[in-house]
Amino acid sequence: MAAARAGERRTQADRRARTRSALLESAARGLSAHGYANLSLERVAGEAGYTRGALYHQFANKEELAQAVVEWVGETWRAEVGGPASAHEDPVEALCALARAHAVYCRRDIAGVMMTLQTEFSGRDHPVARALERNVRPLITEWGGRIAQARESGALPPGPPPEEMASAYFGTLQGVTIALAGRSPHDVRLAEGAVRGVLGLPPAAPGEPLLTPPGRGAAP
Amino acid sequence: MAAARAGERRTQADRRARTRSALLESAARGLSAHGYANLSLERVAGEAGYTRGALYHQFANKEELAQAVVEWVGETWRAEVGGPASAHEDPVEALCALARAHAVYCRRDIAGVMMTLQTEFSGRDHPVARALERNVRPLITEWGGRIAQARESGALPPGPPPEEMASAYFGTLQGVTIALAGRSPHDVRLAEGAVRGVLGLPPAAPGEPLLTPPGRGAAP
DNA sequence: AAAGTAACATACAGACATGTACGTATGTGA
DNA sequence: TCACATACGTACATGTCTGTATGTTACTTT
Repeated sequence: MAAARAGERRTQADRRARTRSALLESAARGLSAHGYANLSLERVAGEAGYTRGALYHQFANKEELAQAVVEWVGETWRAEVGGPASAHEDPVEALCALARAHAVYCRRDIAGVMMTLQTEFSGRDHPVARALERNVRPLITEWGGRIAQARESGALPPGPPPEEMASAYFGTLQGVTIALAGRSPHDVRLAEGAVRGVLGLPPAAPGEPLLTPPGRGAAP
Repeated sequence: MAAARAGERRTQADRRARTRSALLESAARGLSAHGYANLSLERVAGEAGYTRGALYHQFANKEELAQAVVEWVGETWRAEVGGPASAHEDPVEALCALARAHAVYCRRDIAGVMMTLQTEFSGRDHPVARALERNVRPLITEWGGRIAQARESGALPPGPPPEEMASAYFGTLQGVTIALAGRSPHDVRLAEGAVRGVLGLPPAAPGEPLLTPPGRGAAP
């Protein structure tokens, strides 16, 4: 919210990095709340404590800013959700751990970025749409593969093609977590329940662990 | 797409009604695809075969057009999805029937309207946001009530407050159906699976009926 | 410490969309 | 058939946003 404190003498690179991340975070909040078209760069810069001049010094244009936000959110998601979940060997346990970690991840206000942009750019030919595709497509193939793997072992019942099922899986996950908006202690359990449902699994036993054992819950 | 055929002599009221519904349908498609902010009234009118003059003769402004679309979509949804599902006496069967009917309803391209507008206007004070609230709020209370009812009878396990659970239910439902984008034969089964999951129910038996018995599948 | 460069602010031009005023055509009632 | 109302098209005024050009402040280098 506040700009750089006056009086502290810092290096240029540090200065640049700080304002860049402040602008990115502000833009992420803005995109999550208002979408791309309604995103005013003046408000983005203002809420970060700068003006549009600073923004245009760091990013070539609005498109590039949005792409940078997508990449940034994608990286934090992979670090906090995708990576830890992938570490599970058992594919079913990995899919459930992913859902739980995603629910925790969505407790922040950045959560809506991907969903908002996806609905806004679905079916359009736009650089931001391609940035989304680059970040989402690998997930569909990776987790579609784990779904196929789980089916072969009999851990999952048969169903639609694995990639279609993966799409449904992520859609469901986004749907629950956005509806709950990260409020509550219930978000984790409900997210896991929903994805177990699409996958065709029975409800989890009530006494199961709530947080993914190998990964950390949420590291800022 | 095409405007009124020349040569046919029709009444004024008929003429008005036809262009109004053409504009509404075009606006619904536009909202579903591009959202509110990106919706160009010139394109809306153009795709309906008219100009902005006709649009402004029927609707006071962009806001009123969007509100009319929300009401229109809400009515068709209640007629094709909400009403038939409510007819089921058993609350659990009603909840599952709702999910199946919603999946069928979402096979049209109008499906994204509510979702798009909800994400675009969430947490904002705007006439369109209030129109959405008027159409969505009653659903939360009605189906929250059925959830509470099902819990009392032991048909549903305990969980978060009924209205929170209803929010999660609808969020999940929107998530799956939008991810599948009506492509399918699987959409119906996956939608039911997802909502059974959030509610804490086991998977449906494989031989169960796929379409809601009392309601019709999809009547235009 | 002074010159030079990077970070940021301010001022301006162009594009685009909404809303309005007004003109034209088509249907309606006496 | 003639006066009138309604449906629709066209032209313009206004505001807002992006993107660029230029000025000012903070840091770095010699």
